[in-house]
Amino acid sequence: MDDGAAILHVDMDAFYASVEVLLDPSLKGKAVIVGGRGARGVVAACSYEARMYGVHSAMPSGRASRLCPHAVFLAPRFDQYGEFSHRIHEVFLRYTPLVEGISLDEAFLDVRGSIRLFGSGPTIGHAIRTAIAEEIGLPASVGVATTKFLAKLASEAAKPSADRRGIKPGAGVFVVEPGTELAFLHPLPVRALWGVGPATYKKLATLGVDTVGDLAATPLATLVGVLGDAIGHHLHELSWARDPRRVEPDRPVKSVSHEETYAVDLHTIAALSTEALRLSDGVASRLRKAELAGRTITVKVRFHDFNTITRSRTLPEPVNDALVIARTANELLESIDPGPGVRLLGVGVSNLAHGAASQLSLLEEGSTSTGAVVDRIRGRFGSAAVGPASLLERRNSRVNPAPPR
DNA sequence: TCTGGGGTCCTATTCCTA
DNA sequence: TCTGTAGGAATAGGACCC
Repeated sequence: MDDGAAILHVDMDAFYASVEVLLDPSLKGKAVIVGGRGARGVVAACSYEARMYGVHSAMPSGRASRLCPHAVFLAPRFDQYGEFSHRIHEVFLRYTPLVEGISLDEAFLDVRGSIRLFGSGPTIGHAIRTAIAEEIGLPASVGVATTKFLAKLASEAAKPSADRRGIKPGAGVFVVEPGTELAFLHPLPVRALWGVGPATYKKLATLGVDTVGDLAATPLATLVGVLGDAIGHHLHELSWARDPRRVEPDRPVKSVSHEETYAVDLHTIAALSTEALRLSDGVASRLRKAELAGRTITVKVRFHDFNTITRSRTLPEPVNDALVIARTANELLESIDPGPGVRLLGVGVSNLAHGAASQLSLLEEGSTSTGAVVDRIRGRFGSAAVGPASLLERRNSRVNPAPPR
């Protein structure tokens, strides 16, 4: 059965910035940069007007404001973006139940089963793009192909572009027709492939590989020798447009973490300990909201010189209580020396299981504040209503502070 | 010009147990 | 009991993605 190109990749254009413009139309046509403002902040998203000046996401905010001094800087409002993301998702579901969300602003759709009802893959791609624009008011680009990674590359090809000379509108929908995959793929730079970052690119460059075509012409054994078994095979397959990955609608969450970069380095165990409790509290309440609990607690420490270490411990039972997570985190932190300065601290929980956590450790501690009670109080009186006592009276100077309510 | 935050996956090593 | 080994789980780090 040949369904033609029927895997879609939908990617919102400059998503966070576009939402901000939609919520405040006076921003339309302006250079809008969404991201952390402080000395250690970075750009999370920016409008095409800002991209004309060379600004792009992940760029340090300081550099962005030097490149584009007149830009409007905004703190991210993830709750808003999440709501729009949800509405966009509902549009997708009108066309197929096979929707795999990748992030707030992009998703894969398998529409092979919807062709009789709605028309070909490209037809559905156009319909979805139009629906998002007309019903929600946001711009999106759509790639249509026979495999996920080609659809992803196609949506990239459909996007607008911006440089000093101005903004060039994109095609909106780009289709890689069956039979034309290699002609589309092989001229592209290898860097465009999913999974080729700075480190892998450097290794490939030593082999003289610059385009996907070069990669395809490189013997598999050579690739495996340089990149390892998994990545070598994977990239070789992709270079020949072979990608067996299916669109998976319900991918389970594997870990939940919370980390923060501080505007000023932390130098004492006491400071780390207080922060670990706060981060653990955030992770714990998210776990409970998702009805998850996990056995492995990981702390992440980034020192002033950017050297980063992790330390983890696996508990006998899954937990989702802030005090238990924090206690474990603090035990892990005992072995590290914050003297030289810690710029980032993170707490994560993995090895997740669904359902209620064991309350054993809590009861053993004789604690009276269970997570469920904390959640109920917060549900009624707000998130600041209750929390660990040692966090009271404490306002940290963070790089990306939460926006005011 | 210094590098966010939230994730996933892969690899190497170590440790424990059969 | 000693030794070797095979395999799984835990641990740490790194690369990559948006």
